[in-house]
Amino acid sequence: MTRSEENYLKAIYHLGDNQNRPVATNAIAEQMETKPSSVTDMIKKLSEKKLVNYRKYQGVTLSEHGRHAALGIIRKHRLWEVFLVDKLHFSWDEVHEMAEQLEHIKSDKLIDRLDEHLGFPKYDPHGDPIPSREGKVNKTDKRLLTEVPLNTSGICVGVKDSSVAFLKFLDKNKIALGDTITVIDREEFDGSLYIEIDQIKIHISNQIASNLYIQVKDL
Amino acid sequence: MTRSEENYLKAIYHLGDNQNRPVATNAIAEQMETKPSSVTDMIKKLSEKKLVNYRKYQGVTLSEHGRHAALGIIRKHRLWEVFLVDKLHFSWDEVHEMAEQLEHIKSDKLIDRLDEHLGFPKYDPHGDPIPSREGKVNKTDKRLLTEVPLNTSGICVGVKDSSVAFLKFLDKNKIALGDTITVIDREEFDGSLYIEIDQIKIHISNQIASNLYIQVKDL
DNA sequence: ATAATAATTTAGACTAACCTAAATAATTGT
DNA sequence: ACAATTATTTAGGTTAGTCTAAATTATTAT
Repeated sequence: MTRSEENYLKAIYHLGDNQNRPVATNAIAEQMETKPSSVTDMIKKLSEKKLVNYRKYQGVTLSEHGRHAALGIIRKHRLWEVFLVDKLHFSWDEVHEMAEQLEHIKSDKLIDRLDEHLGFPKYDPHGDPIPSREGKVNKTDKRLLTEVPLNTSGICVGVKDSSVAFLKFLDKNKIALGDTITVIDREEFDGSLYIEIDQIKIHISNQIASNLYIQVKDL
Repeated sequence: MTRSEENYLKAIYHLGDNQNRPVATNAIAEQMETKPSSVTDMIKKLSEKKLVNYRKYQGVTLSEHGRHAALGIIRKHRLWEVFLVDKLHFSWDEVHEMAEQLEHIKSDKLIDRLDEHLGFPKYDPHGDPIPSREGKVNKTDKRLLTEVPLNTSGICVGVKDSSVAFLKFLDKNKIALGDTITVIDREEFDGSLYIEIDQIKIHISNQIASNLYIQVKDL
């Protein structure tokens, strides 16, 4: 499989919302920063290889085979991200580009050894689950702080807005990846939140809260 | 720079014997498992980019710029090899293919962090020197046991014949990568050698000795 | 229901990296 | 020295992945 084919499969997987909903040509084109006509070409190729199901004008879905392939790439991407953060001490917001390249390295043995070396992690640094070698993905409950009921707690696993300004704000307020956050109360007036981090209560605006992801613990 | 361009530069560097001797089109074609006409095409392209010096029918040499680029790739290749052997516990004879892929990952920051993570190694698992970020390469004295004067000692860094049979033989005789080997005496009759490994003297045939590389310590 | 708009596909073209076959230059043997 | 051989280059073609422009199908709004 070529690098480009792998990238298309990955895009289709993500756009299908990790489900298998049909994905539009234009959506793929936008995600991949390419033109719709190029997408059509590639879809035809993937369809001939039985990696996707395709009917003209109806969008695409991944075949079982294609889904498995997509999960393989995602597994590699996320394991490499763990490596970059845990072993090479990059921060979570600078690893994506590197992982985009590393995910295409072809060697099952390498990825298995890497998995072992990292201690078989279940989640990547952004809180997204790492698919198993067999293509199983843990469900995860990663949600914006604003979307969660009162008294919910979870681990801070990501940001929606990854601008430097926002990341600096978090730093200043001692909010970091991996912190356990509990939502104490919500201010009706402006939607701001009272939250607790490491036994310290702070008050954050709705704007901030709506850009912070926590992963709610699995039941 | 494309992956293919990088591979050509690397091939030219190696074929120029790490010196800057002109390299023949056919030699490159053989090394890269491609046709001479394809090589000519690529050489023209590299020449336009000022990465090589080229005059028709006269072979190519690397320009200063091209040499620097080639050393960059080799640096990455060898650092990844160290990673695979030291951290993921691969053996020295199974890392080459993976490193061939990893060497094309584009990120200076990544390679610097990797270097640091590995403790700034000076040699790869085969005893070849790792070029510095600035493109300096340590000279190294990697030689076959049969080519070395009596009483020379060095570290076992590689094999010429990497067949399974030979590797098994080494295992059985407790000869491993990293061992310090001293050549004690040479049998005139059959060219066999008496050598010392970890204070133990053993006797090996010329056939064995002529497939074992040691790296003589730099003066 | 149908005209206007949006999404998708088709047609034809381009580039990088390869190929084969033919032409040309360099080298070698006598 | 020059014929034969070998090395190299040129000419023209192929494939993967992209593009633009035009044609076609689907959706939306009145």
